Amino acid sequence: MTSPHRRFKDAIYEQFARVGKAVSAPKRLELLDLLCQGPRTVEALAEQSALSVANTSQHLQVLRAARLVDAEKRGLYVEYRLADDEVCRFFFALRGLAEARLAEVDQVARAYFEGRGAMEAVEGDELMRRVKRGEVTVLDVRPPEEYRAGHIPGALSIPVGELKARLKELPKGREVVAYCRGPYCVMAVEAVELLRKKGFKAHRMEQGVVDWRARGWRVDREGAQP
Amino acid sequence: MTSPHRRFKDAIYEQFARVGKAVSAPKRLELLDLLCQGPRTVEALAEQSALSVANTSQHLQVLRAARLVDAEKRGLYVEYRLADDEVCRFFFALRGLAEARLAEVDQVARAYFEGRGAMEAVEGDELMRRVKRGEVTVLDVRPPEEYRAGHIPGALSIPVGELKARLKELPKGREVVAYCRGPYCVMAVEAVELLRKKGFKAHRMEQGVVDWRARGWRVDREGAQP
DNA sequence: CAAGTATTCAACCGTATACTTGAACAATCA
DNA sequence: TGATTGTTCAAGTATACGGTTGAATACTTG
Repeated sequence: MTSPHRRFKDAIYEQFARVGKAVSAPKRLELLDLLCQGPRTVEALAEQSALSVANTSQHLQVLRAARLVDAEKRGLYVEYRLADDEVCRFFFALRGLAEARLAEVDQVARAYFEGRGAMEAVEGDELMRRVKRGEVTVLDVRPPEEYRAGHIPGALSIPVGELKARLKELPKGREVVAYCRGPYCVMAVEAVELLRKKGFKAHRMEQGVVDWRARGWRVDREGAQP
Repeated sequence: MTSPHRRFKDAIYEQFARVGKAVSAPKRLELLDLLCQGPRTVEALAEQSALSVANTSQHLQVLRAARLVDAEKRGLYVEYRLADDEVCRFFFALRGLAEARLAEVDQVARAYFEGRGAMEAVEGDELMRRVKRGEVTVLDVRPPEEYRAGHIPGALSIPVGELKARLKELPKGREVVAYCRGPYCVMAVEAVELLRKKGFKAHRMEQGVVDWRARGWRVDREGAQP
């Protein structure tokens, strides 16, 4: 005994909820965050999100059912990517809303970052100024593929895993600012911890390449590594 | 055997997912949509969303747990409102993403609107021009409280339920453009159906007051009804 | 103070969802 | 062709969620 009006509304909001459902699981949000950085294979996503491959595949299909991501077969791998830049902006809006309204986000972040020695984040424009003046070494600690796909101009690429062995590549006595994928990526944290232990003056930059680009600043592709 | 990094990430994305979970149920989205219009009591929300009061209360508490809405006791009633304008913008972003990427939204809307006689929606700025030229009568068919809280300048207030009895208030022979709460509110559809049956030249405007204001256009409060 | 009203709480049921495991299905490479 | 690798499918389980119903809690009003 439902009116056509009611049926219409129910149908419409049910459609809207498809997007909502897609972003209602923590792991799917993590996958979306990774995909905001760039296209990835299922395997890569599984590893970076600490999920089983099968589970990752399932989550990706939920995201695909909501049309938030697209899949394309590339040789032996299936590459997933955001269906649209709008999706990334939507994810950022959700993240921003959570940061602004949920005190718990701040608490969790604070507990983690403070636990590892006052790593106050360097503001992006502050860093920019210092980079331009040549005052600091900017260090990109992400995997080299990601560096190649786009990095902050002038940044040096040393994956966090290789950092210990490649410390000599860093100009001694110069302040280092490390960045990775974004505010909740922990590779830069690890890097800074190591660098400080080794006697470097090191800071972490919150912004990743995506945030950097979102501010309208220049991003370099490929090479240019001294 | 999970690393602190992993625990941190899990904790962070779990927080983000609180917002996602809040918008993963169709009925909660409908409640959010209503609250974007303005504050409402539990009872009013229950009626307008065709939910039981108890169920509405539960959904509202989920929204409140995600800090998307606030509640305030006002006399005998509890009034719920959006916690922040940012929440409304977020809802609009979600809606826009669904409209843009889910073909089904368009299908559902088309099926409903076409079923009731080609009610092509009038574009907001087109209407604006015609209103300013005095070519059309703008009709606000929402409940009078909502009209009082904010309406399109020059609009006449006749709730859809009273329209049949108050047809004589409308200038005869003049085109009527009806609006209500937004693109998926059906009161204006009902009104246009009735008006056409009675021989009026009538159209529906998709935009509600919130969309109108979002475009930066003027909104009137209180009175001014002839 | 008692009666009435608005809202929330608590218990319950059916369904949906996240994750695991093991097998099936491509596409590549030897 | 057969072996290997990457991805998806299918079945099973524990948990979470939406919705219902009926009682409990707060507040106003007579």
